[in-house]
Amino acid sequence: MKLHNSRYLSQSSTSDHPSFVSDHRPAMKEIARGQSLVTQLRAIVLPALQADCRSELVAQMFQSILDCSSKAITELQLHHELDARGDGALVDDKKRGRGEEVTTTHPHRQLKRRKSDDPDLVSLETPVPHYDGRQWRKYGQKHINKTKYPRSYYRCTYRQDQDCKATKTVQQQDDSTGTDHPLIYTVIYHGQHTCKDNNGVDSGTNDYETNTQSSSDSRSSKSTTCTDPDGYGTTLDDNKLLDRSADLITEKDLYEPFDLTAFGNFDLDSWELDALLRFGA
DNA sequence: TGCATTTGACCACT
DNA sequence: AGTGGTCAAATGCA
Repeated sequence: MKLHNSRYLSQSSTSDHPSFVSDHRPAMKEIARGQSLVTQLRAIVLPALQADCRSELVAQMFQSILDCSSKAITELQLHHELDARGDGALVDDKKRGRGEEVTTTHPHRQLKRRKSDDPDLVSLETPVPHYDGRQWRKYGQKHINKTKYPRSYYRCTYRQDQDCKATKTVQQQDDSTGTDHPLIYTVIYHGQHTCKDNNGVDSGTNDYETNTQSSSDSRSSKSTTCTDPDGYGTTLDDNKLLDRSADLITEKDLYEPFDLTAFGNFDLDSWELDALLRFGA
């Protein structure tokens, strides 16, 4: 899974940006690549440790690794932005000022094209686009120009209830055929989750429970979305998808939630590491 | 019947 | 004018 942020994306995709005092992108790219590998490894290891007393510890270790790399990226990003600041900031402000005053003839409609410099934009590439532990509802699908597969649009299930503005788009990459290589999806998150789950707990801290529940209910009122190999979004309740994936991973394995933010920060003490090693990995 | 998804249309942005 | 994001009616499913 490759993590990016909006500025990183926009800068890497355009050539008109002024040169940087120092370019942290290679380092960020490598860290992101490490995150991708760890996430994929976690998707393999954790299901195998189900009902094992070590599973929680292993999950926390994985999360600690991901937290470390996320912080590293954040730090690099901070320096990156400071270096790039100057006329770029002025341009951003101008754009922002223009973008704010969106007037529409239909007051109920809020059709506003996203800007590439959205500060809350996070992009990642992952074979498991639905493993973010959040609850999403699909609200659209569109074929994007020069892409083989359609892009699916999701918004937070709690958008209406709690006015959560988080959205995401999922698109299968053109070169991921699914025959020799795992399907790779580009997932782009927009906005921050401001919602809490039904228990009144921040959903980001209780994703494991909520997601497990939604995947077991045949038709729960809230569901976590995933994307099938054809790029058409379905829900975790979709048994057809389960059938198609059954030869690779078991149902429970496939839908085990892996939210990067699902576990709180966890500082591994040495005894815990020793215990894990003693148990044998 | 209620909820989630699908899909064509609308509209902002480039 | 083309593209992409969102809306909302239609549709499907349990």
